[in-house]
Amino acid sequence: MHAIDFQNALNPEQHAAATAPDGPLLVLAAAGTGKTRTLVYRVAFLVRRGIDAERLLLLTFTNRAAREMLERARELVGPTVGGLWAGTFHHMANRMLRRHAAQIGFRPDYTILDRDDAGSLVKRSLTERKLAGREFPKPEVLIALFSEAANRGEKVSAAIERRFGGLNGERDKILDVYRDYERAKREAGAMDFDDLLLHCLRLFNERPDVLARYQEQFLHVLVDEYQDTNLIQAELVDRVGARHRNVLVVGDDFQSIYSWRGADYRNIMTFPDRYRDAAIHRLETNYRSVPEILSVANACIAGNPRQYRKTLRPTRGAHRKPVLARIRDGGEQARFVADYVRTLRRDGYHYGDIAVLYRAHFHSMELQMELTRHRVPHVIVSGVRFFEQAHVKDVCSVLRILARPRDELAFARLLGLFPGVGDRTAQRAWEKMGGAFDASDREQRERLRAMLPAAAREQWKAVDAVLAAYRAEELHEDGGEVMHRFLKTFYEDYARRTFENHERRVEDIHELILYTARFETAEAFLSDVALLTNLDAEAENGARAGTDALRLSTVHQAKGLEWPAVIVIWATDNMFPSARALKETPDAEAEERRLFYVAVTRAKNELCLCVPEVRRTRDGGVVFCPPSRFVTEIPPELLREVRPVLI
DNA sequence: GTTTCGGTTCTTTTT
DNA sequence: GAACCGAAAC
Repeated sequence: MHAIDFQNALNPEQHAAATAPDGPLLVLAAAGTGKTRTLVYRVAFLVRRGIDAERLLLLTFTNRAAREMLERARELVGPTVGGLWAGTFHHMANRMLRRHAAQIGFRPDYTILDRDDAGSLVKRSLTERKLAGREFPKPEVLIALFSEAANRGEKVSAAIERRFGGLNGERDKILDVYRDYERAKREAGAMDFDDLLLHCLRLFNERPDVLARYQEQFLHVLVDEYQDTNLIQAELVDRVGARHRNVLVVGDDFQSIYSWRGADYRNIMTFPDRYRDAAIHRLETNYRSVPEILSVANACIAGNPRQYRKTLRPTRGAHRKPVLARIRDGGEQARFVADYVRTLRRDGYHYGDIAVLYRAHFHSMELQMELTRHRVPHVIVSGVRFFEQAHVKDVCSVLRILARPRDELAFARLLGLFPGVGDRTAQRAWEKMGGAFDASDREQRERLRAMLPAAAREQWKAVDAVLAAYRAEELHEDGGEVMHRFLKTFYEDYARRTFENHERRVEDIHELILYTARFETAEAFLSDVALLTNLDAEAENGARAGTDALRLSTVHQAKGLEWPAVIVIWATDNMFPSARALKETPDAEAEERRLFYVAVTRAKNELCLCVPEVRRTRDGGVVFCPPSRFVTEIPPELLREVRPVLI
């Protein structure tokens, strides 16, 4: 076991935080100051002090962050860190709940509903109550509303009040739908994302013995991106850490950009009040960006109220000022970006060194077309997540119904693939099956087949064989094989008939099958599948790592990443800040500004802000766009203004 | 009564 | 590209 040289590997700020004595710790880590490094070294420090890795709980905001930290910790300390509990809050909750489900009235194989699933349950209620369409809020809006209430720990009725205010007639109807939704979940033995956290907290409250066990186990709790935790998550941390009180939270209130999903940056602001003896460490030495970029970053965040004072201190040498490009419209912006990328490449940058960031996915449409025209290699970090695509969910539904006979959503999805079968038929079949479908029961499969329209009955044969094999050949340890057979006997043809781009979709499914290999059983895969967001991140490490491509991404998805050159497009009011977001809450402007700050601080050497003057609408009209308030707030002398002349 | 199909419209952010 | 709506087809 080699020694780790903490002194030399860390600067004094980082060193102090990583090797701090026990007790609560608040680490305020500004952008690019080595936050992850500090956290990883903290883990190494604790393990080296002889603490068993299993007694550390490391909570991160994304799967990506968890993976990255584990990898880096393993490099540093060796395989002993393998036993570390590391993951998102939802993962932790899921892991505990699978173990203790029975103690709070769930079966251990409960289903996790993703957004789509939750939406279809709500939609069902709306249809039954004849509330669909009309003036009534759409399923997604209602789901968001319920979720908001859950994450803020408020009553749904209060959330309705806050969001819809006066609509008193609708209030009761929305509450009815909410109750339907809750009942549907209970009957299906399912949880949505928020339930994972809520039930975990409930488990802690109702079963002090269970809580005590985890409190004892986790000698240290470390939380990354603490500014993005919501009320429930903060409470989970407080509860689990209550015994040993070695709670270390790392965060940057400047980078709190998830309040729309219940994140409450007051958690980080009030941490010293809740932990009176907390030691506060500040990381302000920035290793990422040139001083000119940091000046812009410091200037643009200065306008925000109520924040910890932090100033990014540069370590790098002077370079050149960021560019402010004044452009006529979106088309010209696209041509300018293509042009600017060419310039950067002449300066020695590769495509992979450059990212184009924007507020919302649709802001990049024109640019995508332009880049494709000019054959500029680019990768879009898409809004559509891998596991939410129709074909992926279709294939997963077979596995779901096999492993979980009571999974009605999976049942309905699978049946819906057959000709002449829609919602209605599926629902009736489910009722006839008596609320559970045991695919290993030959007779039940026969009864189901008999119920289908003639055309469907013919195609069902192929699937019937797959269903039968699951039990007969003990495929529960090989979910990939089940999906593979389903693909070969049925879904490949189905995809060819249904999707224009069926080749790509079938490729996706092959990738999915490969992915299942890392799970011991089909059940283990299913237990995690709803919590996985995209395989893209995985694929990137492998397949795409070799290709040199420009990266297009939303600012949210760029969080925690960095590039030598960053181009921000549509830096205009209405677009960034998003007019829509500003309408929602009075605090939205501050959050949009933080988002802008996140965008700016992704850049290492080159930063370019694009400000088009007009936006062309679909009907050929022209809308004038004032420059983003976040751009006009920056002292002009910090920027190099250009008005590109493009042919 | 259901399903399917074709046309239309809109697109913030995500565990 | 997907979600919605209305109309045609089964």
